[in-house]
Amino acid sequence: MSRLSRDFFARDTLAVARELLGQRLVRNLDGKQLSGRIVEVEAYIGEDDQASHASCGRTQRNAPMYGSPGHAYVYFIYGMHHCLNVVTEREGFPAAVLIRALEPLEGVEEMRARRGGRPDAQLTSGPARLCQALAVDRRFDDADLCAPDALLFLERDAAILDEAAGISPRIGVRGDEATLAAPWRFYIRGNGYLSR
DNA sequence: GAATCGATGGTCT
DNA sequence: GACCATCGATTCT
Repeated sequence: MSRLSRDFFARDTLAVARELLGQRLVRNLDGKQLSGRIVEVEAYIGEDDQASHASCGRTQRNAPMYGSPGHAYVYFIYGMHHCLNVVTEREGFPAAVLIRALEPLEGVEEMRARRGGRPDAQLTSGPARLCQALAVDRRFDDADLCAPDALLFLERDAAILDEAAGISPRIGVRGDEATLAAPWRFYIRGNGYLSR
C-alpha cells in the first residue's frame, strides 16, 4: 500500500478533496495502527472563501494553511474539539481539505475505547469524532503527513467512481449566499459513517 | 425523528 | 468580549 505523496496534495483543492474519497487515513499510536477510509471531506480555498479560517488573512492559528502542501492543519474549536485538515496547493496560498468522516478499518477496539464505547456508527462520523478516535490533537498541527516517519499519514486505496460520489454544500459554515451554496463537500453515497 | 441548547476555551478585534 | 468548519443530551412532536 503506497502513501500519498506531496505531489498529490500540491494540486487544485477540489481535485484533491474529490480524490481523497476512498483513501486511507492512518495513525500510528504507540506502535498500534489505527486507520479508516475517508468517506466525507470539505474543501476550503483561498482568502476569498468566507467560510475559510483564512478569510481574514494570515494569523498565527491559520498559518499552516499558507504552508507546504501535505502538512496537517489541526485546530481546536468550541472549547473541546479538534478538527483535521490536509493542506493543499502551493505554499503561500491558503487552502486545505477538512476530513469530516471515516469508515473505521484497523484498530477499531482502540477507537471504541477512545470514544467511550459509543456505537460504531458514531466512532468516526464527524470531524471532531474522528480526531478523538485517532488521537489527533494540536500536536499534529503543521505536522508533515508525507514524512517517512510520520505518525499520521495517508495511504492509497481504491478510487471512488463518479456515480458513487456525492457533492453538496458544506456543513456548518457561515457566509454570503455564494459561500453557503458552494458545492465543496464530497462524500461516498450511502456510506454508514457520514457525519449526517 | 427534529429542534434546541449548553459545554468550554482558544483566538482575534 | 464575541465568535466558533462540533458534539451529545434534552426536549419537544
